[in-house]
Amino acid sequence: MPELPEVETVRRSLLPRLEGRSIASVEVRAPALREPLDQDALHGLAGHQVLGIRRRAKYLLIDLDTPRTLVVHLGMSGRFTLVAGDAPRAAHEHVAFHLDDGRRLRFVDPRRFGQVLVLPTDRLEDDRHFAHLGLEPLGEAFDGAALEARAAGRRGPMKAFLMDAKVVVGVGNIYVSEALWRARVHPRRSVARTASATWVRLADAVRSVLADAVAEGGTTLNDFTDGEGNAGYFQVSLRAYGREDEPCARCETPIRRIVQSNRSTFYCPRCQR
DNA sequence: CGGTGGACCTGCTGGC
DNA sequence: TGCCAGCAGGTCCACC
Repeated sequence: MPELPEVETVRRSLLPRLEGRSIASVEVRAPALREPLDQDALHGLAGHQVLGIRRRAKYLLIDLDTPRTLVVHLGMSGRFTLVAGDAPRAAHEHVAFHLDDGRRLRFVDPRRFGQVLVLPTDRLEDDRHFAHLGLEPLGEAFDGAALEARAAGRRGPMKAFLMDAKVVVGVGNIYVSEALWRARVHPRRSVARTASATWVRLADAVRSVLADAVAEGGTTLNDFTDGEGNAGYFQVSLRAYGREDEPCARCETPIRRIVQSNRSTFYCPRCQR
């Protein structure tokens, strides 16, 4: 479900509702997600107040009035939403934070690829989850030259390169197809020997597609919602992903689906080279 | 070191 | 109707 725009959408929707709220109690109902849940650390957040919410890559960082940060990753199927305190417990509701205003912030994740961690705030960058992450695509340091520099000496297809979180974070399987479509670059184009002008187009495309998707509240293909349960709208703007056999919006050639690294890729065989 | 392919987990859909 | 294969938005790790 969640790539950078969806995670940012959750962040923006939760921030005004959570800022200043305190966690009254925490329920942990599963022993593990991708990793074992640290029950003691999670229960230890009770009594603390939310100071802010940041995002790094696809991680939500919830800062509290304690030297620890609550870190949430939605994986493939995670949802992090506010509900009424007495709302019935959802299937796969693995962690629930009861707030001082009576509402409940819950983490639901059927596939359990997500993460709920408690980490020391002043050492987040050194934590193994963050230490090797690449550039933020909406940050100032991200541009064609930065991509080109990171591509030096590398090989392999462009799709895999743009999805490599050690290069640039936040770009998942939907938005990589969209960015390649915008940049008119074939997903199998080799990273090696790519011209500077192409890197500039790619960086611009990554940035613009992510920014546009954030502005539309993310992509709701199935069941993604923000922290208040609202669906996103960017799915109507998708030009490649999920559009196999539909005409390309530029040249009307049918969009093609291929498989790379066991994941679907969608592209226009005529205008992406 | 870098690239590739499989593993992790559950649920839904479409074809037979 | 029932069953099964295939697919799904992410990340990590073993293996070349």
